[in-house]
Amino acid sequence: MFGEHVNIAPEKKKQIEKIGIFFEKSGFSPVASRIIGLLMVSEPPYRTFEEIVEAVVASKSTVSNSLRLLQSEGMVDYITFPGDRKRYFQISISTWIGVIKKRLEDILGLRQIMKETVDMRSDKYKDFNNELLEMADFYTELEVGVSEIISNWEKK
Amino acid sequence: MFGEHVNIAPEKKKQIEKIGIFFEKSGFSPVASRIIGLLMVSEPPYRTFEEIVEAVVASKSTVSNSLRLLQSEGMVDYITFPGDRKRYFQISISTWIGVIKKRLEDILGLRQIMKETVDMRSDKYKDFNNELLEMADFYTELEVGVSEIISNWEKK
DNA sequence: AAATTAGTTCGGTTAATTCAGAACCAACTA
DNA sequence: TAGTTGGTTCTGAATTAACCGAACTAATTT
Repeated sequence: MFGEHVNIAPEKKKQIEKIGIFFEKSGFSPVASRIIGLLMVSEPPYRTFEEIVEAVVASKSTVSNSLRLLQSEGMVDYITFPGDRKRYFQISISTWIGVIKKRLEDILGLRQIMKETVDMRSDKYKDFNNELLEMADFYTELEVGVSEIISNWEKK
Repeated sequence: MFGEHVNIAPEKKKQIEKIGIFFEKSGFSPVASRIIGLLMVSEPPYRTFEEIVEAVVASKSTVSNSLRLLQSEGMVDYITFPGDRKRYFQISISTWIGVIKKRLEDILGLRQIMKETVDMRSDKYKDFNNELLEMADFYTELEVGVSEIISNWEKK
């Protein structure tokens, strides 16, 4: 087959960069972040390896490694079509909620750490201990609230 | 005055590293993260610049820059004592909730980006658009729930 | 006024991350 | 079976981030 060309509208290119910056801030590499962006704005919402290489302007190796990472994190997966060897990569909405969950859990992990820390401290500086405990309580409330929201959502 | 020595119990040192790793994962540098750890386990819960330098085993410049960063983020502040030129740095529990708030808001910022993205898309791939919208809705619910929890907490 | 203390600021070094190129492999095609 | 396609893996180069040392400043002490 001959090489089709991906043509992305300028405002979509901008959006890819915007989405990219968001995900860079949350720890993904620039190229991985742009891939997420591309797959979000893309019509159709799935793209071949080649198309991704072209659209994000990176080398095959970088795209390959980035896709591997994104798949392992559950952000991206791929579909195939009969009689077509290519993989069509797409963002994986179904597992996305798990990604959010993990990120929230990471934040909330501080609760446990704080409790441990207070246990280690003497009662010499009670005010500070109480402040730490209060913060831990706040985290507990957050955790309860958030997991309620998530489980409600999952019932749908 | 002559140099007192900070002596930190081994299990507290371990806890400093543990807290450190947590904050590294959320984007702070290793030294900045360890400073947070130190100030959490420390008795008293405030430390001088010198003590911090010694305890985290880093150079004055690194500690100075890290403290500046931590103060600008609202994680750390300092108190002073009359007749004492030193600053006593401590973690700033009162502004901590603002820090959490900001981090959650950062996560939830994706909601807006997703809505924009859907607006950009044609109605050619409705399933995908709907999935994006559903995710945005989930983010909305999270946002509502979380801000409720925070405002309840702030009433205390 | 000289010395000390409590930090800050400025360059340079080192380490880690990100990426590209080339060689490679496995599946399919002529 | 030789060539092409759709990727992967490895090595090294370039970029970026983290850190240190030294020189500096401003306040205090001698």
